[in-house]
Amino acid sequence: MAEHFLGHFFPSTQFSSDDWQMITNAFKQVRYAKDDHLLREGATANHYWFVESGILRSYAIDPKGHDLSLDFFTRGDVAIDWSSFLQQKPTRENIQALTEVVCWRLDFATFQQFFHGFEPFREAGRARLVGSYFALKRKNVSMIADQAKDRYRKLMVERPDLLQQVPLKQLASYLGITDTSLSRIRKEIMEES
Amino acid sequence: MAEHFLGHFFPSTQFSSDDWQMITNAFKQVRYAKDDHLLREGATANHYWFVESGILRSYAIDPKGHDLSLDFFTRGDVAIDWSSFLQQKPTRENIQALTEVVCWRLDFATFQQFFHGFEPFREAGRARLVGSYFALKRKNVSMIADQAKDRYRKLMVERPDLLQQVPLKQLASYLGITDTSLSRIRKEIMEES
DNA sequence: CTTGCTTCTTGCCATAGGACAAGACATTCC
DNA sequence: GGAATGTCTTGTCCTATGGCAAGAAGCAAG
Repeated sequence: MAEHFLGHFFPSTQFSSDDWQMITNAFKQVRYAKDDHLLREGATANHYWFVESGILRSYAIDPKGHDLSLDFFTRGDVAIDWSSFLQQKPTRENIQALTEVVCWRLDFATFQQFFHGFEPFREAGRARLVGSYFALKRKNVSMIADQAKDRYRKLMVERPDLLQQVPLKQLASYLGITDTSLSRIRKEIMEES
Repeated sequence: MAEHFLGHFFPSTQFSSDDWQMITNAFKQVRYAKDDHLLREGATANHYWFVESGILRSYAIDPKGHDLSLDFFTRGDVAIDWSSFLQQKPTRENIQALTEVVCWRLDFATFQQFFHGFEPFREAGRARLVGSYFALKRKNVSMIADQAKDRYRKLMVERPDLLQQVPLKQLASYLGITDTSLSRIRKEIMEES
């Protein structure tokens, strides 16, 4: 039991053996091929996914038709649209596999049952949501206070795993710039060293 | 009971009369004068505040020393730093009264007790947090997809209450621009009509 | 009334980053 | 292999917004 992949996500020691069994059994391992969509705009998110391996991306299409990367998910992250999932309303986002991906999936009804039924599950879930909120807030401040080059530098430090595997165009929209500008920024950083 | 101001924040009908009594008694009415601080950078948020009247602002000082407005709170909002409050860690933000303010304050320990003890309280709290998260996400997308003038126009529609009472400089940093640019944008919008 | 202090506007110039188009590679598919 | 497609770079020019400084206009204090 203790070796279950979900042990990375929940403090299994805080559950009774039976409860832990019930929880791990409720998650279903699922695999996706590159470019598969886990969630599409307009649908109501009925699941979330703990990521075991691979890279996922959430994105939206803005009014001018541009593809905007909203977030990336890698091993240990939870791929989720919090608003759509928790409010059970249609999403404006898409979640897509950028590589082959292995996840553990939970549906909303079971999530609710665990959330209200198990205090440690609840605390863990709330902590995840607050963590996402905090990360988003930091990104917001960075968008206002930092120049594009600095934002890219931070990404190099904080998410080096993304740099090699995600197309520049998708990274660029995440940073709030065009792929052209990102290309130039990369060149400048190269020349500095 | 049903007339208590907190009826705006919680579905009182979902609590027993006794529970509702206990909850409303736990909130304490507090008043602040213009420019008072409710929370200062470095402290750990031990309360949150439901706003009955007045305007509050949260802000941070960026590495270059600039004052960045993060959010504004008016009647019906909850003034809170979610990360600091829920994770009980030091905040990077400040919360300040921009006018005279009347709020209802709750401390963390009592919040935790209610959160784990009352399912409707829990759902309401989670919904608030998700709402904040969603608003922040929309702001993020707007920062990337919209020009400054469009962001200001949206603010005019969505938060008209702020326009007259908040100094332009504080609105400008919220929009991610300088007060100079905001002044020009306002002029352009004036001339369009 | 006068002296400040803050807020808002305006002018001039500088610059980060965008738009568009073309080329250089790399990858996949037949 | 060759064609098609997608990714990344680069050049030229353009525009939104910033930086700085000087007025103007409101408000507060002596």
